[in-house]
Amino acid sequence: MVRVRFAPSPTGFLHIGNVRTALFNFLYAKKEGGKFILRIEDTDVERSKQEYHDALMEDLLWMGIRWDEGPEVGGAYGPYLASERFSIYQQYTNELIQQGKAYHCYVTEEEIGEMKQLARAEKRPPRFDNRGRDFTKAEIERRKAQGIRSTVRFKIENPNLEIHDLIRGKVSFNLDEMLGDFIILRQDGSPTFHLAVCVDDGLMQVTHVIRGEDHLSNTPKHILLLEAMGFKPPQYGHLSLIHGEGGEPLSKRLESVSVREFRRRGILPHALANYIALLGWSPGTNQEIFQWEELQKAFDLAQVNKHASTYDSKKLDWVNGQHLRLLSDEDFAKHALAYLKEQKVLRFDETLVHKILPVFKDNIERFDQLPERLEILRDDFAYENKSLIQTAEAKEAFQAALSLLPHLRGNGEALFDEFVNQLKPKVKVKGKSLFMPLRMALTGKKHGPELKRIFPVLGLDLVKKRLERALNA
RNA sequence: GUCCCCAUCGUCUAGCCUGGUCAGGACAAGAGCCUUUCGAGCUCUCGGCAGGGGUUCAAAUCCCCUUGGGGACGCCA
Repeated sequence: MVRVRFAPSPTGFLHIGNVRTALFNFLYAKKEGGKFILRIEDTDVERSKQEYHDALMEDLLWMGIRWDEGPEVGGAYGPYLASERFSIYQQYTNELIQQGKAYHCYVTEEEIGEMKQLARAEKRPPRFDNRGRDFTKAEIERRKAQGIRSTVRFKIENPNLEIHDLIRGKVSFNLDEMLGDFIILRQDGSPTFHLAVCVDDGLMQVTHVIRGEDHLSNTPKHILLLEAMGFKPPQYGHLSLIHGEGGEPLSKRLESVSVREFRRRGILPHALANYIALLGWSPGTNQEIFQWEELQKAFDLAQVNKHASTYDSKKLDWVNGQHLRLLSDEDFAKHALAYLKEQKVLRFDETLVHKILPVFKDNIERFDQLPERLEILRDDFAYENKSLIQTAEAKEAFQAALSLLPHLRGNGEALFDEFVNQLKPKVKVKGKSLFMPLRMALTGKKHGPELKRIFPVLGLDLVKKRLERALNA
């Protein structure tokens, strides 16, 4: 049984990079019929915030990424918050110490700082030199007396390690050069990320770890730690990183690529997922637009590529537009209305808005373009070009239109056809010089959706009001 | 600095493993068609194997070097 997990730390909002990791884990679990676990890695009590914790779950759910085990839903391997598992980490640490695989280390931060500076100056790798291993009893007593408190370090004994990465293939490390004994328990007794992640992955029987490439060089640590604690290490796959539009690496501070920002801009969750999946993964065919269920079937870890990619908002917008067009009129209206309400930008009668919304379906790429378009519902809109409706010909046309309004019987788009057919013989102007003034009188804008679609939605009463208003403008 | 990863149009990518099809698609850009408007849609154009060495009859594909980019080197995750 495949068991994967997404283990974010609640220290910022989810952005395109994090959420892709979550998505790939989720998709992989779905594809393999496995379980997707959400685990909150809040070992850094200082920086972890409840606000981020809540936000991250909300964002995941909004995306359609649901976890089989984790906070709220529970599961057989809980608790799923690292902060509630401190005693477990303590227990594993004690065992490692008893077995001589870890030790209390009384080296101070100042000493380590000096050591690394020196190493750098001498062009040696700045790794911990394991000096804490060999302190005599007397030395330790002396340091304790000075008030120095110990950390617990895990002993690195292996000079080399080779892993088989699910995405990168064979990767070998020269541990002698890069890795010294590392801290698993801080002075204050709290676990470091390395300890927590290994104990949790081990205990939760995680089979595949799909994470960002920034963890690639942590992998030897994790494998060694896992093995020392008697766990069989999972298989690892490291996803290359995503860069922002300017080519800069993504950080937690980049609000412009946060899930919340996309939501605010009116991107459909499944369109976002579709776009993000395409960043680093390809189906191997020319298909680019995937419905949510389709994506779950098509995803394949073997087709994930190794190189970093750059986020492109234009393509995201395009993907979103494609998803909008795939929606039925009713679904489009439903989603759009929900968006307008959620973002608190619904300024007109809900029934009327609901009726007119489908008119824009083929026109927009994002929902945040809607409020501006909906301005045509405003009765006191300003005319984008007033001179268009002030000519004698225009006024004559409006008069004629008004006079035939009461005789119209049609419905839907046929209503407009009927209107046009009756209007044409009564006026001198035709073509553009008839329709532009009409559009201006009815919507206040030079451009917009087709009049035959707007006309029936406005209804004869509103059309009448607007023609009368144009006449007096 | 040390270790590790990566490298195809401006961007996302297919092709690479198992050398041989004008290096294919998409976004963007430009042009046109269509639509009595804009957009959407349709058609076309522009544009790329980072560089250098090998191996081979043949290299985007295999090997090496260089260059460039990224990551790690935390009592952050």
